[in-house]
Amino acid sequence: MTNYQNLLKSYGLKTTFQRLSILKSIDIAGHITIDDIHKDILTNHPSLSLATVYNNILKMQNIGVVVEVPISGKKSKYELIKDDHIHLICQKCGSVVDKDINCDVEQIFDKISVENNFVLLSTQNNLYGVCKDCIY
Amino acid sequence: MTNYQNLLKSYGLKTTFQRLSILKSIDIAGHITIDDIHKDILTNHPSLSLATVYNNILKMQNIGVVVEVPISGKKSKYELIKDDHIHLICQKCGSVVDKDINCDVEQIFDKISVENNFVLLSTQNNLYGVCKDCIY
DNA sequence: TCTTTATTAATAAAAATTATTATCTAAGGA
DNA sequence: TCCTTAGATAATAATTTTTATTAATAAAGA
Ligand SMILES: [Mn+2]
Ligand SMILES: [Mn+2]
Ligand SMILES: [Zn+2]
Ligand SMILES: [Zn+2]
Repeated sequence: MTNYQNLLKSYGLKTTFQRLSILKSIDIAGHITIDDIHKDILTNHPSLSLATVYNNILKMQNIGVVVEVPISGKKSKYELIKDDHIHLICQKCGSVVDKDINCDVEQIFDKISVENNFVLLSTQNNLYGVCKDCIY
Repeated sequence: MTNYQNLLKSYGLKTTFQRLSILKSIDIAGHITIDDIHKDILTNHPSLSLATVYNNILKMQNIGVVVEVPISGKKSKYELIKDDHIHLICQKCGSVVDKDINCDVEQIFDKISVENNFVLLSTQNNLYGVCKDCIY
């Protein structure tokens, strides 16, 4: 993972064990809910407040380090900032897998945006279905 | 809008004023939150319970008439079922506009799914940015 | 080390969602 | 048209999720 300590500092956010733990938890999981971040960190830091996770996720969203991944019918998951990509979301087990987005797709999205005088900033591309481990 | 009365019936859901009002409200708005559906219907049906909106949205989601549109940083909106398409979502005013999805894009999504043994059922393609009315 | 200021934990408050239940109504049959 | 009945609604309570408050704490720089 990138140097998040410097990134936090550049936005005036102090480096705390809590923040680094949250980033580490997200990085390891790939995509994870607020609750699961909290549970994860609780194991070796039992006093972590859930509110602290909420607060910091919000702050780190605002500075662009963390991105919300809203998922139909489920609680949002969070990931570290990365280039636009595709999500394969399993409706059985809830897994979320990243896939590179094709250049052609990006061009088409750009074209649609231009046609509609829409200033495109980011995309979220969720493919819902059943993952290979859940077909039996 | 299609004949939702028959659709409800075919799934064993009784046709009620409340359900038809919800469907109509969604149809007219295009994309709308639970709260706004409730407020909308309240004007000429002041006794409508918010819980009734929640319950029915859930039931109509389950039978596939209504689809949740989760939006990063905001409350989900709901729309009537339609073919997969693209959303232009304005981060200033919150507007959501439908755009047809290009066949090429669909093919690429299919290809990615096949490559990953993923059974693709539906997609949600959110393009976040600033709409033409919000650039000044 | 000291000082300052942001951050945290703990808690309370608020907002959102779901559950419960008595009453009511849509739908089908007599 | 008038029952009958299963399912739906309204009202409310309960639960869950998220945000606000604040005293104590810890990071960062002097
Ligand atoms: Mn991702
Ligand atoms: Mn739509
Ligand atoms: Zn799965
Ligand atoms: Zn706008």
